[in-house]
Amino acid sequence: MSNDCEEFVIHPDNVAHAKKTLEDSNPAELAGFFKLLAGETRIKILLALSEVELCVCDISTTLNAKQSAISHQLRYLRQHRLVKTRRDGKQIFYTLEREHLHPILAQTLAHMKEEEAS
Amino acid sequence: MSNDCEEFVIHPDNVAHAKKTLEDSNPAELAGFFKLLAGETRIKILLALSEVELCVCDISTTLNAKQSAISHQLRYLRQHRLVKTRRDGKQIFYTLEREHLHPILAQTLAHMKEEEAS
DNA sequence: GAATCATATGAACAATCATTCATATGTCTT
DNA sequence: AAGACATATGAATGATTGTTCATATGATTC
Repeated sequence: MSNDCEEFVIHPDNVAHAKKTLEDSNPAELAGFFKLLAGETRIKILLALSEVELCVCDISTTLNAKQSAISHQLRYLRQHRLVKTRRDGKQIFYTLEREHLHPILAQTLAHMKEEEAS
Repeated sequence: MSNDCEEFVIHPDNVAHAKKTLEDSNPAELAGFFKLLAGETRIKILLALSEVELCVCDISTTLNAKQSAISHQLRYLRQHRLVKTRRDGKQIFYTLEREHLHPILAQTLAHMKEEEAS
């Protein structure tokens, strides 16, 4: 009946090692970062912005999506410092925030570009 | 009343360029991959496995989580070829599937290790 | 300053995802 | 072959996330 392996350490050395690895890293932060990239709309926005500056309207045209859906996702990306804005009259232009660009994202975009070239 | 920028192309060149970038990449696949890494439990499992082999029981001890929660997530990771299994008697050992390991994940794990070292 | 355009935002709803509980499967031991 | 153990799985529930609609804000033009 007791289906309880949770109270016994089965392979103490490996468990200890794994626990240490976990403690030394920050899974919540990592997962949070990947969550940003895990939405198709958000990834599309980032890809669209990877080489040009676009206003909200351009983005929703490009992705063929509702303006408000885009706007909500842009807010999310903005809050996490993946994109930044510049106002020009009525329009607001978005660009990648390259200084803050996480190496993983930079690599992803670079990687795409390579494939494109081949 | 017409709040419709969707019918007009505001900055045709940039939109055209962005559309091409999107077409040349695979946002759905990319997002799918990041989704795998976007769950805290899954990231923890991958980190835990980054240096040692563990059985299911060890993993749930390490993460202090229910066996069945772990098992469900392991199935997901298995289906996407991020981990592989080896049976030894009653126990099933999991390891990272290093051959298939996506460069992004490899880099992430390597990056963690570096930070740990410093 | 009223109308119009571009973007942002709040609330509601829908869809997706993770975890739980109960139980099934497969292996070992006696 | 019966009992115990390790893992897997299905169905239900709960939590999180994305999109929509309606409307607000801020800037421009007449």
